[in-house]
Amino acid sequence: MKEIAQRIGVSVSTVSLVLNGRDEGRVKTGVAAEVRRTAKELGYKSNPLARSLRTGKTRILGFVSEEVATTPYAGGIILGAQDAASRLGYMLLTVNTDGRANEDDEIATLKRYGVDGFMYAKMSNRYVDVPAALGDYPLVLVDAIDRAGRIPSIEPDEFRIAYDATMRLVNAECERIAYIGCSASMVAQDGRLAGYRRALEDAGRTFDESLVANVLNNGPALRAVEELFDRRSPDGFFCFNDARAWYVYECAARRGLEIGRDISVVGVDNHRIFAETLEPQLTTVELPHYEMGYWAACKLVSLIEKRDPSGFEVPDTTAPLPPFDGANPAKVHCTLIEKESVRARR
Amino acid sequence: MKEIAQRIGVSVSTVSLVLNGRDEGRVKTGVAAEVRRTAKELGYKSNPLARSLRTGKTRILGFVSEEVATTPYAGGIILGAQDAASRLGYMLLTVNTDGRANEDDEIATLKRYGVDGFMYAKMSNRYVDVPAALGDYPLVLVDAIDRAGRIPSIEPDEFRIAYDATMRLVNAECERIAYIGCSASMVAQDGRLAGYRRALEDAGRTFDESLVANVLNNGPALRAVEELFDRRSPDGFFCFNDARAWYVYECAARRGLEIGRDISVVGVDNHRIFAETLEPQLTTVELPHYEMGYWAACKLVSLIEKRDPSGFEVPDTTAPLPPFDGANPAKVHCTLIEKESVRARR
DNA sequence: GTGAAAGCGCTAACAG
DNA sequence: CTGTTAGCGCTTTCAC
Repeated sequence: MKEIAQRIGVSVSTVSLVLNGRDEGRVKTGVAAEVRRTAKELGYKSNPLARSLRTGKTRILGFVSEEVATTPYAGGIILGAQDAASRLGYMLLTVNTDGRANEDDEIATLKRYGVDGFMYAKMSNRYVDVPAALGDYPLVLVDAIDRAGRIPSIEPDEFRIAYDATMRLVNAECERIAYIGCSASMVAQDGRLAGYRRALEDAGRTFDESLVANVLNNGPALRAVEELFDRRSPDGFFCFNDARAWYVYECAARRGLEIGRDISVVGVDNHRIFAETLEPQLTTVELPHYEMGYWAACKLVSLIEKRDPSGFEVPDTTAPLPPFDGANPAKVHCTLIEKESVRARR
Repeated sequence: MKEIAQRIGVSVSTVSLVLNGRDEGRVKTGVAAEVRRTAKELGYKSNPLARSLRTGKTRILGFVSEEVATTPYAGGIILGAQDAASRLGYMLLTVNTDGRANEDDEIATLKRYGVDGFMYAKMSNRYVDVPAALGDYPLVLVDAIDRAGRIPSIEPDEFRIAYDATMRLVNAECERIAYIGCSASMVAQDGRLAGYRRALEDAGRTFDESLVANVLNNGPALRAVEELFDRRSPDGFFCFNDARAWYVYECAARRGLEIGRDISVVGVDNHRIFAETLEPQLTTVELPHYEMGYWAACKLVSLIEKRDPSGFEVPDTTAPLPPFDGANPAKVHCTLIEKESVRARR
């Protein structure tokens, strides 16, 4: 800045004004133009550190999450958050906490680096008590809801995931539509069971408990699905995730049933790789990790800058970004990706 | 700092000296102790921004990678790098680049934030041309090797992965050990095929091309494995990854063969979830993503501080961290995790 | 041993 | 409209 100022014989303050777009009606347009020109000429890049030191704002967002790596989900969320941050001129500083132990430490570190606000993501266990350390900062929760319901948060629309998937099977004229759920207690499980049930009712059918198998994994899961096959011979399956869809594929193979013809399967695509591996490929509902991350970062910036986020640039994603209308939690409506595991739609 | 100084009637310079551990023989030990005490009392935390502005060092490491989220691998690497950075008093600033487009932009942004060095990770396509923009910074490559061979880098020991897995099958007295590889050209594929071959030779067997099936995914992959079953009836399988192991499980199910008794299977665990889903659980070699990230961050810090990294604290990981002895690329020797898919070791 | 002073690059209040 | 000045929190000579 000093150099620019010297070159064209103005003061650094003027340069600062111009380069920050605060020159409207304060700096002669001629001078302003010249400043901008020389800035570009010299390849001037502002030093965010120095600026932050002065302004107290760093344009850095803290992203706190546990087990960033151990779940396949996290990556997508971070990616989305990063993209949004980048477009809005922010950076993302990510820390991961192993359970409770170092959480407060990590948050303290982020604070020392001067982050302007926090995103707090807990993978899958969704009702959280927000750490007190975050209380006095702008904050958005991702795939988590605080018990008090006061903090902006975003989550997948679990109900509609199941509703759409089940309706897809109804439309494929499946007679006995099973739900392969999760026997661990989770928000996702509850929402999806409800969506499954409602879709059946809307289709004029009655919910039948004996078509539901809530399972975990490995042998016991496989046997439970086997048992469901034998007992009820379902011809349609909505699966809690792709891992559970695999049990259906396995049972079908053993019975000589052809998927996409004899039985139809829709799953939620948690792990990606399954959809690529299974034959025939699995019709899935994509979980909106990227979208949640993107939304959360936008929301957080709007909080920090006290600015209306509805004007923010929106990415081109499979699931539409939910509106920033204050509804809390915001729910992302996910997209169903057609593959060959379901009979052609009527 | 000002406050501390005032409280005990010294100058900020003295406080700075003490708090940075540069007081040896320069500040009276009594004063030093008092400074430290009041610092703790006041809960003083240094402001990294201000320090960086002065020193030109930020203690921030830039982590550049493409498609951070689209592969399941990235998370582990970042986690490892983050842990190491955290222990060494650094932060990680992560950016992801979509192919070539914004790579230079993202790197420029990191530079503006004053990162002290870079880690550059490319998932799976491993021979890279390092972006010129990184040329003048401390740099470490992760799971990638530069063509010139001059930049420190780390990768899994692909050869030994395959060697150990194959040897495990030899020890289980498998007669016809097949390799289900990857038909796309990759460093990993070459290394593993070589390791498989060598293990067989060391066991006094001859490599037999007709026991190798290089496949991609879905139907074609499944049919290729079917064909291998029918043609050669292998009783041992080393699989390029867990997705490919699934084709073996599928074929076995269709033939009524029991895994862990009639046939034995070892796979590389790329996607984690498979090992949890398959029954019986898959014996895997874990890819050392965490370890690679950890090693790379340590190496980078040692470069930045021109300091010997061998004293760095080492994490408790399944695979041992390779030495910092200058061998390039460093190779991580991975660990085989026993599950039920292989007959008990003799 | 310790303190005064300069300065990292930038912004903001105020004076002109 | 523009320049002067002060200062963000810290480190680092250099003089005492």
